[in-house]
Amino acid sequence: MMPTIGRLKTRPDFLKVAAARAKWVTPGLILQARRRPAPEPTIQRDRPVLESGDPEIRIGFTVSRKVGNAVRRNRARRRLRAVAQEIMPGCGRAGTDYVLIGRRETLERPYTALRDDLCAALKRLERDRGAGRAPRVGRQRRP
RNA sequence: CCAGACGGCCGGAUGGCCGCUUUCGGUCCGGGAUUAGUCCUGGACCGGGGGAGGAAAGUCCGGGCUCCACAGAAACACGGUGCCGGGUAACGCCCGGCGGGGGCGACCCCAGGGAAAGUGCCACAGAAAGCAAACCGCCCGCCGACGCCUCUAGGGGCCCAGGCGGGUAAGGGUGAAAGGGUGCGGUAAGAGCGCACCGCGCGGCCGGUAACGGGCGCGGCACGGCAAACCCCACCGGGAGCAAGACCAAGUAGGAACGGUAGGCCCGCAAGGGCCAGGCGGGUUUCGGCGCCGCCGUUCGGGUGGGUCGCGCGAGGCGUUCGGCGACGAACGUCCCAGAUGAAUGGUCAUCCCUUCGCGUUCGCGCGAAGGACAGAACCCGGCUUAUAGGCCGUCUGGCACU
Repeated sequence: MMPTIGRLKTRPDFLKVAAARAKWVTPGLILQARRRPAPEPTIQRDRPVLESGDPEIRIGFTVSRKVGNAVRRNRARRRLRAVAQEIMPGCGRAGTDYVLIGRRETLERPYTALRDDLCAALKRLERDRGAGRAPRVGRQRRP
């Protein structure tokens, strides 16, 4: 079942994702992720929530002033949105909040490379969690 | 053809695939109200339409709109503007003139009211910087060391360093600026002392709506500059801003505590009510008028991730005609043209276009690579300022060549 795509819109949401400390840096973008807890805050503790229970993927975009003026920031956000729209329905994990952070390289990087960056970052974060290790901050060498 | 001046315009094009937002129509699925008919409202899909700029920018002026009860009057304070006439809703904007300056020219530039209302300042240099003075010098008078000449001894004469008194402002020198400039006359030397021209001032005349210009007469020159020093004059300006503001929902709340201060009259058994005084009301005071009510001060607390409206028919765009040198105005016709809110208006690929470079060339061009600016609406208009690759059009000026 294809998960639905939503948007992160408020500052507290972004702060929660950043606090999860699951982050991967690629040349074209930075990806942060956070599993959402079960919608019902009942006593059922850290038991893994089934994907079918909460099928929504939510994505937020952050492009700071460091990237450039308003036109450049708009363009970076739009490229990230296009990449996410193409990749996330297939590769993203349902019930997760993602934040994509634009970099200066987001503007210049070829589209296919940007797509590969997102796939690699998703796989890496998935493997970290799947291996049971604590989510950690990593950096990929530039190809 | 080259160089230049001014004005106007464009701001890559087409297509495929995948999206966003808004609106209209349809289908389907919900929610609410209602006896029902029906109405309100949310979502998905399909189809159609709209979807960034000339500066959207800086937020520097002017307005609309909203709230401050009204935005009233006068004075003061503060701020702004500053040649004249016009345009405009208005402006510090625009147009046309005037004056001054620059350019061979087309044209360009100018913070351009008042310095005989007052105060202040004028560094350095210089004798002297604003009220008349005089450092060097020039000239006149008197005295006159030394020297020279002369004489019969006392003496006389000449020359002159210097001193005293007076005249002068031409020359030197300083400066951004030294009490008009140039020339001729004049004089002991000089000086508007006299004259001519220029400048300046005053008066009236003519032209012009005016700024101002022209010429005439008079005056011998007084009145230096700085107002982007204070200031004076004229005119303009109430304040805050769409996070304005309105409604709905939620909400401990109709905030709390402490201190100070709460007058008089009337109705009423009382609770309470009314009037006057008092206090508060976004520069100050006074007046008019209105609203609110215990008032004032200190401390503490709540809220700041809600929704809808405001929100786009407007000083609106385009076209034609008419008026005007022009800014602009009028009439008629026609069009509806972005409304987001972690913030849409795009992502990607291909082809074409333009520029640069390299290679090839049959000089027509072909192939390859790189690049295509400044920049994103946030309530809306009118301006200004700043940024901007490349390109197009028109008018004009100065050269060169040809006829």
